Amino acid sequence: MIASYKSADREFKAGQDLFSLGEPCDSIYNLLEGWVILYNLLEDGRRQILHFALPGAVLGFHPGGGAMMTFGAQALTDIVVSTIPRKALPPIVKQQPEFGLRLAWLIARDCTLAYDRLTSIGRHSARERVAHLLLKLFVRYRAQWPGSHIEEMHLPLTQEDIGDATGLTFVHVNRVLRDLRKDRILEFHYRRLRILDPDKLVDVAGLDPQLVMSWIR
Amino acid sequence: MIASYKSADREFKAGQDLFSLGEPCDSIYNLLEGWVILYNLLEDGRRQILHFALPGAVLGFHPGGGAMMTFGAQALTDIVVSTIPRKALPPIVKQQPEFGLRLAWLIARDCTLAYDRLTSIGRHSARERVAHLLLKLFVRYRAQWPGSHIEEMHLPLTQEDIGDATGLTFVHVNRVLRDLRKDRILEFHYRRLRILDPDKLVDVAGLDPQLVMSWIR
DNA sequence: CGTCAGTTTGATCGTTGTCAATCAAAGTGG
DNA sequence: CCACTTTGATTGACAACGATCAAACTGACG
Repeated sequence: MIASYKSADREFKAGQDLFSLGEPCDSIYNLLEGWVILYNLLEDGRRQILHFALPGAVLGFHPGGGAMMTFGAQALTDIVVSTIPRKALPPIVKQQPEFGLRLAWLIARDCTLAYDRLTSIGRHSARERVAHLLLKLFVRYRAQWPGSHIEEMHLPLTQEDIGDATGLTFVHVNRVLRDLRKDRILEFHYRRLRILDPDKLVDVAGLDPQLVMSWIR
Repeated sequence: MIASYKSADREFKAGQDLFSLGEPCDSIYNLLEGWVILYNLLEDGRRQILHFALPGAVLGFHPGGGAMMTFGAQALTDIVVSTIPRKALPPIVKQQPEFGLRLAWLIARDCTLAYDRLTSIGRHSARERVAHLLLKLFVRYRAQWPGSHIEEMHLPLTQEDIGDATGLTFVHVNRVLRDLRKDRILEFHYRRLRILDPDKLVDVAGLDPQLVMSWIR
């Protein structure tokens, strides 16, 4: 487990940045507790959320040695991370060769998630995008407590966050959420998400029910 | 170098799939020559291009051990790849620990590119998206021949491909290309891209000129 | 010469963005 | 405990960007 290599634990308050655009970033982080977003800011203030990181994620590895980060990372909740200095990686890998492969695998998983979102934003309607995002977050969250059958969760997001993740405005996100509520598919009020009709949600999200079932195991 | 671990070279003709959605994919590929796209297909036939892979890229590593691929890979030109069986990875890594780290780094680079495209598709106008895509492809292509100063290249894409990569319809891509031509920024006709005004292009793409310069080195 | 893939243009429609106003909830300091 | 502020949610009117539909055109290739 990557956790066993931790050199120093650190805590961040909700809203704090782990690193920002243009910073060098000499450490990588292993998220132990809480939610983190990776995001990009445009000059005019608009924002694109790139990734929602949950416990177990590795953050800050991305760019090549010593280069600047091309995106920022912000704690969405209070979080706990363990840090590994970039320089410590080669010795760790030398001692524990599987570490490198595991790291590659974790990043590949993030990459696959990014490809998913790309498809969602590029080719789906607003309704599909919002449904897809919420469903995926719900499934990933629930995967942390295997066997649980709760269809309700605390999602530490505003409607603006959902918009920034799906490439929509918060105004339109609000309309989409109203419609999904009207259709009795899900409710999202004040950071509480409740799935009313999982099957319909999977359908609206444009996902294969069998595929979704395979994630839940 | 990853190339030194190749076990067997293989060639594909333009249009052939290296692997498709839902296949197991027991090998990873190192692209030696040519262009490859990673793409996703929707039920209704629409397509999202996720990534353009150039020589040096690693393909097919993405999903976890033995799982199905969630996207396909298609040769855009005739290509040459070297294949490495998935099972060969642990022994390779044991013998050459840096290999794992280098693999992780390559995938992290793909991930960063995906994040770029996410921002582009999620928050930019059609004009910006097309400009961004063409500029990035041009820069990545030229990075293969350092020192070159040609502002023209063979881009093996149709306008439909550009649309599928940027989340637009080919009709609208056509209109955007017409405008870019009218503004004497670039020309793209029958798979030939010519940059007329690099500075304006960087501007339209919404990128930092200094950042772009740093890529060219 | 005919066919086919890809490009080009026009007309029209609709989804989503923009602008603006109101409302609800939560926090703050007197 | 109550003004006051702030952040986030909600709704309506309107505009615009890009999609859709349809048709013609071009170049490549047999």
